[in-house]
Amino acid sequence: MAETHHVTLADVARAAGVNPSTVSRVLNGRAPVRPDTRARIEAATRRLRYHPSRSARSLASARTWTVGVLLPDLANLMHTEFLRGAQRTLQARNFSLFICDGQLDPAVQEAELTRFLELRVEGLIVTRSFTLTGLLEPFVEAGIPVEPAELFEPDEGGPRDRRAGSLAAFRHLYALGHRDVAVFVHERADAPVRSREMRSRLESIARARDEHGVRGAVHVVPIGDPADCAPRLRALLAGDDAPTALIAGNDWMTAPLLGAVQELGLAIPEDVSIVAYGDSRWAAAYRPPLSVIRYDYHEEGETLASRLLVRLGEAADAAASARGLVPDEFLERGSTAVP
Amino acid sequence: MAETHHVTLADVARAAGVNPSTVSRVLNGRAPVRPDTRARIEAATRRLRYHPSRSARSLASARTWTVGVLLPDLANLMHTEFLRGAQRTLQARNFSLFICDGQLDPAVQEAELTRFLELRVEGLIVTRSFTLTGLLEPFVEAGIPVEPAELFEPDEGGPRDRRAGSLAAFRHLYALGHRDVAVFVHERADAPVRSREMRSRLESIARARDEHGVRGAVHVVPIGDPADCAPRLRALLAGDDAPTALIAGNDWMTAPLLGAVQELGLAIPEDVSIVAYGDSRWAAAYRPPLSVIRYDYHEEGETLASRLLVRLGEAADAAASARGLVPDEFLERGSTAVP
DNA sequence: CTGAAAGCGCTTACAG
DNA sequence: CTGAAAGCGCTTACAG
Repeated sequence: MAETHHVTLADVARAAGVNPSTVSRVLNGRAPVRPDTRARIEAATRRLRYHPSRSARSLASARTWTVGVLLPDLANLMHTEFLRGAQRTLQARNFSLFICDGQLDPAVQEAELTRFLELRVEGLIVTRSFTLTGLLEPFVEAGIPVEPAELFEPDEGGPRDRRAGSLAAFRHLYALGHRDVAVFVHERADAPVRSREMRSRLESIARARDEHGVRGAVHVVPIGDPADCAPRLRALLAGDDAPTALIAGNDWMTAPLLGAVQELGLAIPEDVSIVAYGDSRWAAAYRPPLSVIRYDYHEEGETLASRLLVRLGEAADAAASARGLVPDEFLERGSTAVP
Repeated sequence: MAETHHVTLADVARAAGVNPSTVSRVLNGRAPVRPDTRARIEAATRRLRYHPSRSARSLASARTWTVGVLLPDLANLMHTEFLRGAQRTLQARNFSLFICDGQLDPAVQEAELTRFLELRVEGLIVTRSFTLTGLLEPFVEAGIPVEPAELFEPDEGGPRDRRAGSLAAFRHLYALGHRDVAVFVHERADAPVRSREMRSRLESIARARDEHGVRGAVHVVPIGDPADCAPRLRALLAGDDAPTALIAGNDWMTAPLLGAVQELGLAIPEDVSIVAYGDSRWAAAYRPPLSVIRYDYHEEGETLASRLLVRLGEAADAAASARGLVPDEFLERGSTAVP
């Protein structure tokens, strides 16, 4: 590689005619330093364009002021929202983030977690952590707090209750007169379709069905490859109990499902009603505007970050417990109608 | 913070009954080591779950094996594509990435660039770099190669020619019979609307107009806030030379523009033709499917990464020069029609 | 208020 | 093939 030259703290000390430790003190704003020596040092810092080495700093201080965030899929707009929520909260407390794009690939995610370990992140925020249990052990062992998203506890009415939205959506559909519905879920190599989250979603369906005395079918359609979506849908519509309403089981599923509906030339909501998962500018600008199950990912990011800060001893407990209940909700727009 | 415990190389050495330097050697696969001592060391490494400290490693070796990527807006799917292209190429050569979300905010971007400097990235990949010229100087001075995207040289037929797509799009529109068109561009705090890229896009329009002998208006509509989109469009349609075709000037603009069209209750393509910028699953699944100017961001990411590797002395020149010409293209789908 | 010294966890010549 | 030593650029008690 081309030789890079980096100014060191010693350079600054020499230029300012002081001892390196004094430079360190003004850098860290610690201890009293005489105004004029401080000024001299700051001038030298600027003049030499000095940028302290993070490596040296964290090696010496045993702190990295860094948190790792593992996102299963950066191309998912909901995850970006989540990330920004976390970033906002953490940066306010002087932490910076290492962001990792999981690319929906467990191997990639494993490699990145190892990198986080080597980078000595002080905390970790992960989503879909149920798929990573084994990989998170080293963090726990090393005493690094891990804050997992989407690990809600429906039975205990946990803080991240994600049933409200589905429940409202299905009540809405059954009230409209739908009988047979299909939920398209993302079946990933790294996750069982019947995750806890999914299971609770299905419970919501069951509850709404009972309430409306409906006996229709609930098709659960696992999709690995977006291209499978159209054929699966076609088969479903040709079979018994053909669904009149199609639900995206999670945020990844929305676009592929819409693509399939498009490919089959179905009108929305005349031929089929659609409930999307995850609100975004695209969902609102779609034609017709999509009825969605909306979840505040930004807030979830902030919440997890706050909890992490508490566990790191960098924030009072109150801040985190003030947050907590982030239910999802159903937004009716134009894609759902009487079958 | 809760105390974290990290295993050190010395711990491994002790456990394996060898000198630390020997452990270092097997870690780095350097120098000959006797198979049985290697085995003993590897066993100890695994048993203790040793993960070398990146800080210590890069401090001692003066290498970080790290490249910074500054994306103006992580919520932009095109940028994610770009990122993955770069990541793929760089990881193949043992580099890892520090990803930064610019959040469309110059202040954020400046802060992150400073962090990259402290992190001692060995290279930098940025997009929209024309807005950052001042901020990139420290990198250049330090001898850190910077690879800028979207800094094409239209006059010289440079490697990243982005005129072909616009030209094709406008020829298409004028051939259909459109006379007055409007280009919606993202006016950002950190960038002049008339960027080099935009200027060349306007040149494409002029050329297509001349070819078709059209004398109609070309409205250029700078939008800062998505909410401004609908009122601006309404005014435009009520005024003289009302456009019959609306073009998104860049990838950020597409969704806001569609939202505005939706809000005004305009039919696509009956009332207005739409040309979107940037292809994605959403664009293809839209109703009607959107005619788009498509650009291969993944390839662009790979190209920039390859060039960077050459400059870092980590790849032969041939690899990078084999790449280069990545023109954009126009994809006609259902959102453009006779006015 | 400032300096001198030891040490953080590695790598890398240099001996042997 | 392996060990002992110095050093990377900082921070942090400890003196003064």
